[in-house]
Amino acid sequence: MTSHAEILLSEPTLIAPVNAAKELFWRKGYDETSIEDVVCATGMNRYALYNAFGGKLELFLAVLESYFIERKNLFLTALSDPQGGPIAAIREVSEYCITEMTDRGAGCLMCDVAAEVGRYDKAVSERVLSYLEEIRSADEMALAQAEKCGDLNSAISPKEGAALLIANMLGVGAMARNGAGRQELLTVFNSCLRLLSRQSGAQNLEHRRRNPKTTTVKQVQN
Amino acid sequence: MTSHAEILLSEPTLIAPVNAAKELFWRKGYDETSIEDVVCATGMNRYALYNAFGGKLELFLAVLESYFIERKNLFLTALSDPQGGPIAAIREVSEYCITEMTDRGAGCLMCDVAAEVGRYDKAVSERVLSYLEEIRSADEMALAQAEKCGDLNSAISPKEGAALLIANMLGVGAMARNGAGRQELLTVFNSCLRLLSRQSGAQNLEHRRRNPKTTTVKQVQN
DNA sequence: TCTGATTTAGAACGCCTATTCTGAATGTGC
DNA sequence: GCACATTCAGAATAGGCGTTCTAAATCAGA
Repeated sequence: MTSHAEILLSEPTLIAPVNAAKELFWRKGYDETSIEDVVCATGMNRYALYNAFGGKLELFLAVLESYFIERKNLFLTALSDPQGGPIAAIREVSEYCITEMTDRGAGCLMCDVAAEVGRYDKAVSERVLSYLEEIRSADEMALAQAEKCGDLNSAISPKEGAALLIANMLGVGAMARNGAGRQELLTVFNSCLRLLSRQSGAQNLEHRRRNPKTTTVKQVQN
Repeated sequence: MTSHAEILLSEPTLIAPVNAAKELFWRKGYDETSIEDVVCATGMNRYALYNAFGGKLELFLAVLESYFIERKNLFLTALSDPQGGPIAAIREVSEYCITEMTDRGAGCLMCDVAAEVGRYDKAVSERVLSYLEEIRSADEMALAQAEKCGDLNSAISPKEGAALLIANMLGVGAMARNGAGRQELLTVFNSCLRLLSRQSGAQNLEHRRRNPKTTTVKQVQN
């Protein structure tokens, strides 16, 4: 069951245009990105663009699928064979995502921009939920590994923890879209990960010692 | 320093129109809500509408300010004098917000719809961040109370915990916008609150006993 | 180089929406 | 009841956008 979007993505010459369009949609949103913008950014002829994709919506669907595949690969490769342990792998992947967000002053393309399109097209929001479920499931497997190693907070199951991580990431995205800084987002994410990790007095003390009065460490941004 | 929007809100005859417009913007977003929609929903004359507010953007700013005031009151009254303790107050307020979201299939008006407008108008996104900071600060005070009672997980400070709650709520909103169900959202929120609460073996055992294999409780929605 | 197909750039079209305009309807003070 | 201001409904305007059309330019093959 390969979708129209997936067929488009198998065409090598379309990879660059899709990536350029992705960048636009991600930064500006769906409505605010005009075909004119896409024509300029891709360098592709308007006529050729319509020939290749069909229209703006179909182009966005291709972009979405491409983003999804990319993101899925990122998560699966990092989480399936984590050298530094599953928690470290989650941190690594998530911090990468946060960087992507703050670089663009945007949230998650899949969730935020797609939610815009989901108003027209129910299939899009269903696709988004299935994507979230896949990522959540990958997180869950990582947390299950962590549980085996005794690295997971026993107050929570891998399944719940994974859902919490997803929500946290989406929340961080919403903050990014409204202009929150990288350091603030990292602090939020790290709090979440800390609570998910096995609680120990030593660990807590360690954290409190490093962050007296828990003021945020000021750091030069970008 | 009273803004134009605040002056508008002090006019009693404009309260109903603002609320009707709020409902529209919340459910449909800014771009997708036309002035025609507003005219129909408010029953207000188009000419009168422009006379009263100035234009679509100004109308939205008034809606935003109204939402902000409402939400702030909700949080401040619930959290400033919590009968069942601060954690319970946070739960109550948050579950109310989740209901608002799922009723509309939307997230947070302030963050999600305003982020759309924030692309045109930098002042809007700054307003959003200041709103988030006010709510976060209210949460922080509640968590500080909880800390005094020994109800806060010692691994986290009230400040960090408050930021985490905000991000969690925004994430839950993003899920709601994409069609996630009420029960799923409540589960995510409750996981977050559980981790924020003081950890005790008894408490964890209690949770695990109630939720064997931590399957989500199926419940009729809406 | 010539011919026929393909690709290009950009004009043209049709639709939608925010905003303004206009003449009719309604209200107000006397 | 009358003069006048206000309010109304809906038409008109202006601009933007996705999409399609067209005539010129380019390319491919012999």
